[in-house]
Order: sequence, then C-alpha cells, then structure tokens
Amino acid sequence: MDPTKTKLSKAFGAVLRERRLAADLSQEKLALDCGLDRTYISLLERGLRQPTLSTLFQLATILGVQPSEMVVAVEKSSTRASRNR
Amino acid sequence: MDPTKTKLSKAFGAVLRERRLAADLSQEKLALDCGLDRTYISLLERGLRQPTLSTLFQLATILGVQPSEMVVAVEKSSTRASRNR
DNA sequence: ATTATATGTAGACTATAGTCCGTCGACCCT
DNA sequence: AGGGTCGACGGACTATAGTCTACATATAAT
Repeated sequence: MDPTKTKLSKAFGAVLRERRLAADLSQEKLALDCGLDRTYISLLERGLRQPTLSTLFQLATILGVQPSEMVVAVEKSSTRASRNR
Repeated sequence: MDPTKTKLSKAFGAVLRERRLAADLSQEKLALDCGLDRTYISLLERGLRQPTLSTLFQLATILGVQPSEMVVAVEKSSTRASRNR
C-alpha cells in the first residue's frame, strides 16, 4: 500500500482520538451518534482505515468541530513528519 | 443514498472543478499528476463520487492548495445550502 | 468473584472508491 | 475533410470503506 496513505491514516486516527477524548465520548457513543459502526471508529483511530469526505463531516459534526479544523490538524502532523525526514 | 452525501459530493465536485480550472489543468493532466484516473476526476467533479482523505490530499497537492482550504470551501457551500432551506 | 464499561480484533459480508478499457460529441484547429 | 484536445459516459473490474456479529482483554468498580 501507498506509505503516504498510511501516514495520513495514522495522522487522522490520532486527531480523531484526540478530539473524541476531548469531547469525552466513548468510541461506541461517537459511532452511534454518527450513524457509524463502533469497530470502524476503532479502525480509524488506529490508522487502519481512512474516511471519505462524508465520514469526515459526520464525525466532525458530532465532535462539534469544523471538518476543516480536523484536516488542518492532519496537515500539521504531516508537515511535522516531513520535516523530520 | 444519503442525501447529505449527495450534497457534499456535489459541493466538493464544484470546488474541485473551480480549483482545477484556476490551475489551468485538464482533467487528464490533473489525473496523471495525481496518479488517479481521468474518468474518476470526471465522476468527482460531477458529484457522483466522493474522495477519501488521501485522495483529497493528492488532489490538493497537485492543485497547489491546502487540503483544508478545499474543505473550507465545501463547508461554505454546505452552510449556504442549509441557510437556503 | 462478578458486573459493567471501554476497546482491540477477527471474519464474512455489502457498498462504493478508484482503475482501465472504450466510444461518443463538442470545439478548435489548418 | 480531416486531426487534436477535452470532457461525458458506459461496462467490467479490483481495492477498500464501512457494517455486523462475536469473542477477548483491561480496568474499575461493588
């Protein structure tokens, strides 16, 4: 698989987990509120899956943040990662 | 299908086309540079498909914009759409 | 000890993201 | 009349997003 994809997935997973904990939600509660599956949230947070645009929007809505805000956070960790090369 | 998904796809398609034209690229050139398929760019622009996070990042990179910037543009048209309800 | 909540993980499944082949029509050339 | 570029579109395909069921483990209660 494309390694950039992996990096992105991991970065997104970290951001997602961070925001979910900040919102004080369990994976299950977040999943229910988003209309997604509990196990899928787990996969996302571990960077084993990557969301589509609509999934991103669903998650952000429930987490009470702007989707773009989460993307910015992902960009930042990618930038940091490439600076560490 | 989820109608929100359709709205998002259309909004994203419009943003993509706008940025592609601004960068003065054909669908084919953009596809080649992104490592995507020409016909898929066409589907995206017509709102018949929605990108994953990594696809978004690939596109934005070639278009010379921040991925989050494109997401912000999508957010704006969604906001406008919901205000018109 | 046991009950409850939170998460990881596996396997089988469906839906769709994304590819690759091709054809067509519109438009601009000269 | 041709040739080139561009984009819409179809069909068949592969990869993966996302679901669902189930079991295992960890922790923190009581």
